[in-house]
Amino acid sequence: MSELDEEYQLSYFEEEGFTRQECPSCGAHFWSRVSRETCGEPPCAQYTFIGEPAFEEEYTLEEMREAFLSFFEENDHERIEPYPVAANRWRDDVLLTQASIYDFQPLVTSGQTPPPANPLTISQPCIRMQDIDNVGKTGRHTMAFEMMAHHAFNAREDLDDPGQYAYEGEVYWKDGTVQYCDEFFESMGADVEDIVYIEDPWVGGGNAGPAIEVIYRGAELATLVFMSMEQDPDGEYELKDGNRYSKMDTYIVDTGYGLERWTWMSQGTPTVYEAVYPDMIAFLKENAGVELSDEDAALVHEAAKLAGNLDIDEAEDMAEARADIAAELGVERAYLEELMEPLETIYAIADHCRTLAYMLGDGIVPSSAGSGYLARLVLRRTKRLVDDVGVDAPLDELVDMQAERLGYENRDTVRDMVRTEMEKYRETLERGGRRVRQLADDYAERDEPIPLEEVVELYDSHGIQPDMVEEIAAERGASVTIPDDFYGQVAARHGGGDLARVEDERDERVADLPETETLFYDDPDGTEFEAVVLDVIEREEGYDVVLDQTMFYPEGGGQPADHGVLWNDDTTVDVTDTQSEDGVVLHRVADPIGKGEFVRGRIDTARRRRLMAHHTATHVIGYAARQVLGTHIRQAGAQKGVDSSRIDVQHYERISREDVEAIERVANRVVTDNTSVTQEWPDRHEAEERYGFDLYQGGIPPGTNVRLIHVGDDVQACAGTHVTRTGDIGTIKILSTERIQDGVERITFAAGDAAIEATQRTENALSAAAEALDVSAMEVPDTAERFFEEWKARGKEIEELTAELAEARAAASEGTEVEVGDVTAVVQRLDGEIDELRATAHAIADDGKVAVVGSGAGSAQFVVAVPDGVPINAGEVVGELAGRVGGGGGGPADFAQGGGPNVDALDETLEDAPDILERKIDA
RNA sequence: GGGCCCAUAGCUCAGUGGGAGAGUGCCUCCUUUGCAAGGAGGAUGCCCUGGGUUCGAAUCCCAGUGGGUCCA
Repeated sequence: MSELDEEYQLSYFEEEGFTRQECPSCGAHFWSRVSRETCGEPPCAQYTFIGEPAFEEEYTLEEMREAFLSFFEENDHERIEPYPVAANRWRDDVLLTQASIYDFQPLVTSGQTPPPANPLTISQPCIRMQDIDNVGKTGRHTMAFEMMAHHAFNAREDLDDPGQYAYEGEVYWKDGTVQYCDEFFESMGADVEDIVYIEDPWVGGGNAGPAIEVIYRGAELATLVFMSMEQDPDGEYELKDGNRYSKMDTYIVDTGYGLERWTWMSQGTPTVYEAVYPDMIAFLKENAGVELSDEDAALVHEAAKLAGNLDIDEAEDMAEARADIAAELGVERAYLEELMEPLETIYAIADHCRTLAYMLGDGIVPSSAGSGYLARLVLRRTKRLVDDVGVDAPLDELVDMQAERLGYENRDTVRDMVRTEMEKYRETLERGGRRVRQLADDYAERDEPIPLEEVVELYDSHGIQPDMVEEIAAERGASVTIPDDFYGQVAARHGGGDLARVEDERDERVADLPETETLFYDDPDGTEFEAVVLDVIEREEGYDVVLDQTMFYPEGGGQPADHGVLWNDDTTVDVTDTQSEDGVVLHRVADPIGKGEFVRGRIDTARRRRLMAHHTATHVIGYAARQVLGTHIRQAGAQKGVDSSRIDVQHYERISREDVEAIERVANRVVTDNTSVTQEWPDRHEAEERYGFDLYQGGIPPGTNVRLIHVGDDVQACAGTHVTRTGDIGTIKILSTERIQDGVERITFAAGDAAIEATQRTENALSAAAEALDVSAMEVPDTAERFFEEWKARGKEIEELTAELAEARAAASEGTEVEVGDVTAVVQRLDGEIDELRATAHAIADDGKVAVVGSGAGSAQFVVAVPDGVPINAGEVVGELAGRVGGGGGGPADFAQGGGPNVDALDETLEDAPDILERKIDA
């Protein structure tokens, strides 16, 4: 008996006549109104609704969603609008929304923030990438789905301080939850005797609790989770993950009803896909020319009932499971596969397009990092599927079909992003193809197999799928073996991820101090204030002064700390940094100031004013970029400064010069409009409802209320300090844009005085360039271009002249001719550039003579050239010559160069050259 | 957020410290001609930028810029 068994002894079960039974097949415990052979869930049982809809009526996706939400509305739940699928818009620990409860983590579930309503109901779009391999094959898995849910947030009533959590008391718990579930089934006209509640305790993300899987006609239609425990080494419960857990003060009803499954159940189509997006399936089938005879269609229909067993996680061997199905139907496995595969691909395409519509529609920009990478992954996978099955419609149109159905308004941007991505992918494939062909040819020629190392490199660094390598290798007659654990080997190459966790030491002295009252919000222009010194903490360098209240803004939200001074009758100290620790503001100074005394403080207003201008300007630039580039523009990071600031935004292509100018125009229009910049502290859910999650451009603040900054039409949650009117910014100038990673552009800009200074710097540089060229500033580009062209032409000319001169010199025989063995050698000093020496040596060698040319220009340098057929190694000669001037040298046997720093020894060395040549003649 | 790869002729790319190359395209001529093609010759280059090591850097090291790719 697991420790949680008693948790399932519900009075509702008892009243309704449920009995607890054990599945002889899988051993699970379940509750049912009637006595059953098995738990009813595949693989213990089959689907029994295919071709036999199991509710009273058939529902479309939209109708089913509405039926669910209105049922719970009628039962005192408030309907909540769904959140984006990009979960990183309101929390930073996950990328995608995978369940409705994600909407309320971590602040609501921990009790810090109240839920938007209690109890509530929602239908939340979700994306689960981990199911990607199952999509299409099992008939029931989708990557994108809507999780319909009802949630209730409860807090224990026997707490000493019930007010410590943002909600109090119990709304409903396990009995209420199961009863609602039962009643919703009834409202659908389901046969309640067929409902099975399987005990399946849930553990995840540091929380745990009893949970129930709800099975009907072979399909899991809902999960009821009772989140009530947290991980605790001293906890009284030991759960299936081996960790110990204890009860929490809060306990939360977390349910999930798969909208797609419910719709499917109501229609009884062979697969969930046909129930959810029949139009798109029909379109894809026709486009790809997939048509089935009645006989084959019937076969597929039968296979669908059995396909519940196909789950790549569970069915150990995909092929084996397939074979089982084929055997049961009395056909060849190959025949069934040939029949199923195009259909499975089409199902996957429809699902993937819906996934992409959600992701891109919710503003995820494809990139090489973060959720953008996931979008790219899905996009490329979908493209491969589309090509495999022979659908010839452009992918952006397919995604748009889903985006239209889902009601997105930014469809043009979505299509744009898909097209841009497809173009990039096409280039990657082309580049990759060339690379693999070349590699395959190399190895084919050497008659060696392509080593795995190369294949891993191709995948890891160039994005080339191993099957593409196999294909091309076969074409080119090269052999290659891809091991089954290929991706494991790639992972191994990346090494183990050792997370070096930084222990943040809690400062005991700060922990005991009260939060500092901040004056800068109410009085953003304030500069001086009085305060009491609560504590002075000695640090390794200097001291941290803690006051009861302060005008100093501590570093945070990308805004640097205020500087300034603190003083009293005895002493004045400079504040060089300001930080906040748990709401306690620390003023860093070099010398201590009396604890318990009054002090006066004054911030460095010039610095603060510049920071405020830059902070407000950051909001304005973000707003302007959104106007110019599209609604998907979202801040990916920002840093304010005194002389310039930067904002990183998500965008799918480089920002052009024209875009920069347009953004500057829009931004400066906001400045000249001189509208007031206002703040408010509304309830966070109210704020989210009114303005959406685009509020959280700069991160997600905690708390029941959030501080909003309005700049013209722009609204953001922000804790920084701002100017009071946009005109106070003065002016905004974009200094540069750069791509910090694929899909993220950094805009660096300056505001106010800093903008003027930055412009002056640029103009100074330009005017210096103009002066050097002796032309006006406007003529600099043309002149520079002309000079550059002329400079190149002259280089070429000089090269030619050098060669000519060298030939002439060689002909004039300016050097000393000596006989070495039976050849003539020319030893010559010529103080010129290395190019000239080389040309001369070549000219002499072309005459059939050995050349030893030395230069004393700068350092001592030698070039030795030996004509064909003369048994002297030029490299060795140069080595010896260069050694005598304190350096080294070398090169091929017929032509070598070298040198050293000792110019004084040059002449002497050249005099010895004939002897050296003599010695170097090979016997 | 982290890792890896790449930057040389218009294009695609060789080039492991010492004379900057190939294929293709381009120009001229020849042959042939219905077209395609064939032959000979020629021009192509801040070898991404800056710094360092070295007598000497396209090549090695560092930084930057631009691009690609994989993973969480």
